[in-house]
Amino acid sequence: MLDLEECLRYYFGTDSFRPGQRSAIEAILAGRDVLALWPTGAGKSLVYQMAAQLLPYLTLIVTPLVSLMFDQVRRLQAKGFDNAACLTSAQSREYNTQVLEAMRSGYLKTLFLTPERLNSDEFLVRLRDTPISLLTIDEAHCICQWGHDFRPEYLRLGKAIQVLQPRSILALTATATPAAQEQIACLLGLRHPLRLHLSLNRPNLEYSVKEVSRLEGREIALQHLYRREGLPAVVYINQRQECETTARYFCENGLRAAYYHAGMRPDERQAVQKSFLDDELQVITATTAFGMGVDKPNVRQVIHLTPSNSLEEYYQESGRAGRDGQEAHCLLLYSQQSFERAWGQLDERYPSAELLSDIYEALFSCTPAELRAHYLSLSPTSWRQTLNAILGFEHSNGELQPPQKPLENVSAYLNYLYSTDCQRLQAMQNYARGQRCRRSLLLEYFGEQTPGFCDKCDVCRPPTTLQPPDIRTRLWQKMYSLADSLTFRTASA
DNA sequence: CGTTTGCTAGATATCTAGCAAACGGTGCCATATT
Repeated sequence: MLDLEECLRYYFGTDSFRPGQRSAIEAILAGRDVLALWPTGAGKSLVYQMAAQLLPYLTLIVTPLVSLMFDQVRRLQAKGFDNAACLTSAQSREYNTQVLEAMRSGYLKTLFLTPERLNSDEFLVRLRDTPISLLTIDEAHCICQWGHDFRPEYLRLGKAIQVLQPRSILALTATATPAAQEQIACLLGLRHPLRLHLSLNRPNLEYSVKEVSRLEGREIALQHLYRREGLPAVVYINQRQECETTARYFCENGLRAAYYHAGMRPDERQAVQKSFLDDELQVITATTAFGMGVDKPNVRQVIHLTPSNSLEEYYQESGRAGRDGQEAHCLLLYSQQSFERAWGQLDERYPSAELLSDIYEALFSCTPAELRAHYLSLSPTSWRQTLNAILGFEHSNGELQPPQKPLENVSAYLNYLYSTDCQRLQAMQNYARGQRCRRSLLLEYFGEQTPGFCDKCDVCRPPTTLQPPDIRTRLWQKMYSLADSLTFRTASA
């Protein structure tokens, strides 16, 4: 019988497991599937890292981002594991071939890859004769969050699993409602998985919400940034342009701020992220592009200047505060119009019944590529979602491929997606406008039981009224900015 | 959804008023082009 504590010491130099880790590893070693719902920082990665070393064959880890893979491989190698690698398009073909060779020879124990690569025929053929001990899906909520429109390969993971026949499957996430957990289990084909749920509560986070008029939002955000222990901070906004102007506004008011979104060049993005991580920047204004895999421990505040589209996203984004366990604040600023706009945008994502039936009919005589030009009113994402719904997730853009399913089924599927989107946005709105304890509402959304109060949110403990942006505040900001420019000069001199 | 931006037409060569249109964000990978 394996002494797991002994192995833990041997491989990782730690003496004891954190809650859930031992059960997860034991289950995997016994060949069971595991669905783990663990909060940030609970030690998810140790589970597959250690299992990989103990299992006889290969461990595959499906990861949404290339940067996450590089990160993980680097960490493993730093710990002395040289039998870990990843496959990405960022590496040369030659290098990837070498990785595949190392995998076939049995030397490689841990291989990171994306869902796109896992599903590629080339890869599946190459792996046909390679036994797989464990398939891990990291950030498994991506299946529900991205699978239907943005990255459909997430919905096809189940097919790849049927081909690869891993001995066990481990799905890891920190954000899945009970319904999403079912969807994950079903799509991956988990067989009576061991469900390991840890509380998603983050006791050191304080939650609050304020309704503001559209224009005063950034001013209130600025006041909160100048609060004691308010920096460094992340400010989330749902538009690239707004990120840029807001970052400028913060700079003009004496803060070291920069913006971050997916429209920037990769090197710019990296530079901004790095200087934020290195505490050169105090504030980063960002779209949802920022955050996944960013492990900055000392973020003291996450402010949303626009609501997220779901509580899942809100929990993830706000949860980037206080990873060091120290006190941190999650603030949602919303205006009346911001939700109205969000509802409008939600509607725009889905074609009308009429438009859907037009597209459906046209696909009997046109290829999707030919058709696209006629339906430019649909955004690229909506177009992809619609096509996926009509033609299935494996259609090719180039060939004529008439719909197989009846229109009613397609429309029912899209209606289902639409209604779940509505429920998600409604939950976000209930969080913002509700008068219930914020923490309880969040945790109950993810299926947890709560006492209904927490003594650490604006509902349970109303804040002392904040000063209006008066002359004193402005003077205070000026002093800060002066002090900062002085320290800067001293530092560079 | 309501706000913002861009266009056009009108009185005068730059500005305004009025109206219509637009209005999102997340990333893989492969292939073609510098």
